[in-house]
Amino acid sequence: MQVPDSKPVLFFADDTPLFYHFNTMAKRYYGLMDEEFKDIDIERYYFILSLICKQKNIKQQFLCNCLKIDKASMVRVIDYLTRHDYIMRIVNPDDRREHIIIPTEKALSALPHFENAFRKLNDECLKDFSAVEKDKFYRMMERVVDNLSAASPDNVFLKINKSKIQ
Amino acid sequence: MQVPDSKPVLFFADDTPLFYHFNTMAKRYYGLMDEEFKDIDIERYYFILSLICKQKNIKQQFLCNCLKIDKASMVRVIDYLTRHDYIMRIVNPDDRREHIIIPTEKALSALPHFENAFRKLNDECLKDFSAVEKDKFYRMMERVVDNLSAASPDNVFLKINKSKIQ
DNA sequence: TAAAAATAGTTTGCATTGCATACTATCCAC
DNA sequence: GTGGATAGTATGCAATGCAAACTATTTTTA
Repeated sequence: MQVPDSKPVLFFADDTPLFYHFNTMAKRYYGLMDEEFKDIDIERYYFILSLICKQKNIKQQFLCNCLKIDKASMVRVIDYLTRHDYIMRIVNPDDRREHIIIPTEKALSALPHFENAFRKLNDECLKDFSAVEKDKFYRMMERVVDNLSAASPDNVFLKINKSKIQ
Repeated sequence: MQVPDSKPVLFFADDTPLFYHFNTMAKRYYGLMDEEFKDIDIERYYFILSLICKQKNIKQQFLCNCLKIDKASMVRVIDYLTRHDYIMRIVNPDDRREHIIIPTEKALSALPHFENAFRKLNDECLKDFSAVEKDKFYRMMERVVDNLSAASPDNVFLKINKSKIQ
């Protein structure tokens, strides 16, 4: 019985969902990120934490919107980062429903390390890209995101993960 | 207290991990895919199924390799698709350890619908791209995948999902 | 050739996540 | 002031990644 064993040729066909390529890139980047942050005392949420550091004070709901993460999961993230002494919650005196997330000193001093790691990984990703190509790639990704958002504005919080395997 | 409320400007900075963009595109595409397949009696694994249909007979291990899915999860996928009468398992007589996955008639007749849906979604993604731009985008993605694979060949099955939130 | 190692797939268990729902506290509009 | 909206929390379920143990085979090797 003949069984294919090598890479199928049809993977970059026009009837291969782009989802597959986006997901492949994301998974592989993720693996590298994991190696890159071995020596940090948290195992996850590096990018969220860097956002929190850069914004200085940021609301939970806003993080959910930016990252398309539901608020229940976000609570768990915030709990985790708080437990590891990277952030603090403060009730917003102007609107006591809101919690402002602020980075601790520990987080702020780790930020440069995070940014360097991200830059290094990005460079790895695009190592043979010229400056012009890099720029083009970024713009194209922006357009894709715009196109996908326009196609279904509600999509943003639609069932995103019944299953991630496709 | 001043709290930022709109889209932060730093999202396309060079110290924003490309992971974020890959993930955003994947999540949004996923949402659309979900809508597109509303009328199918399976809720997941459309792309895996289309691969199985196109390859005609394919080994489980090969699917794992292509899609970077661990074999335990793949068993669940195969179980699901078998239960819904889209595929069958056959022991390979040439190597009785292996299971060959073959599509049923039901799957083969659904395939065109799948391919059309993928093409439609891809068109949506790239709707304002010229043919040349599309081609460039595909090639760039290929290069990114190559770069990431070269950076860490073991990455393929490295802890991919301690957490997908970043 | 018999024993050991490798491979394909299955099963099970745990942690994380997405998502839905219900809940509390607070704010806003009327 | 009441009702509805909003921010966040708590909880439960299903899907997933991953590890480990397991069976059944095949391949290696001593």
